Amino acid sequence: MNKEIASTLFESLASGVRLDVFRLLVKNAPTGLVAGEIATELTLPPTNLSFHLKAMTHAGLVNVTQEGRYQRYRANLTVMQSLIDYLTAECCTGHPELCLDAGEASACCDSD
Amino acid sequence: MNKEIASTLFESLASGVRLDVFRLLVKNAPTGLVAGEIATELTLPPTNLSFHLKAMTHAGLVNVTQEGRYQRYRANLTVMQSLIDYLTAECCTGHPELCLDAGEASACCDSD
DNA sequence: AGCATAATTATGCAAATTTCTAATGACAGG
DNA sequence: CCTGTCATTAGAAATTTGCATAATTATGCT
Repeated sequence: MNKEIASTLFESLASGVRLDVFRLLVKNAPTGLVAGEIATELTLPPTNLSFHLKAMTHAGLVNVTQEGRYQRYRANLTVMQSLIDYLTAECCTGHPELCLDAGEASACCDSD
Repeated sequence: MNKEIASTLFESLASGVRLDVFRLLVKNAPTGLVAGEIATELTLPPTNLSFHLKAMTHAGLVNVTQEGRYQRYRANLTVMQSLIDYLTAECCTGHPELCLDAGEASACCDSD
């Protein structure tokens, strides 16, 4: 995890639509959902959803696998965990005493 | 922390400039920096920096206090910690076994 | 009061993002 | 092989964001 990747992930999560998609996929982990199910659940035009799913896939926030003519999307929880670790490290850099209960932040040393 | 606030915070962190500002303020916590120092350090036009600082302040990512004619900005580490907790909770909602070592995620129950 | 400095606000414009409509590609089933 | 469904892609329109110039507010100092 570095600044550029983190920035890309933040961009992915900055949109209300994409945050909704991600949360929905987390809720449906580890099975995931096919694109049509996501569109139905969030009442989004398929073309619009595709646009956002593409961005999220590119960012690594979700994974996609083909199932016949369906595309199944799953939240990438590993990447999310890396982002959390990065944030924790950034938040504590040189100031572990300032963070509330982030005592387990083992990655507090390698910033940037 | 809820979805709207989280989304606003992600927007704040999605810009490379704003992420730089935040990281610089974390590095200089808890003293903080006055606007001019930030502008010098990141070689940003003051008017441009003001634009971003305003957004970050509005999002609650940084705090500002007046010192004479200077404005001192500080990273709001409490908010950042809340965001980390929110992410951890979202990431684990109903699926604690899926997250790597987020065992301390005490806020795993109150989503949205 | 008058002037210099720090910072923000206002305005206009370029660039990026998001959304919509239409069209295309991919697959399953009769 | 033809048709219907799922999903993406292409391109244009609308919206939002970011930045530069200029003007304004606020403060300190003499």
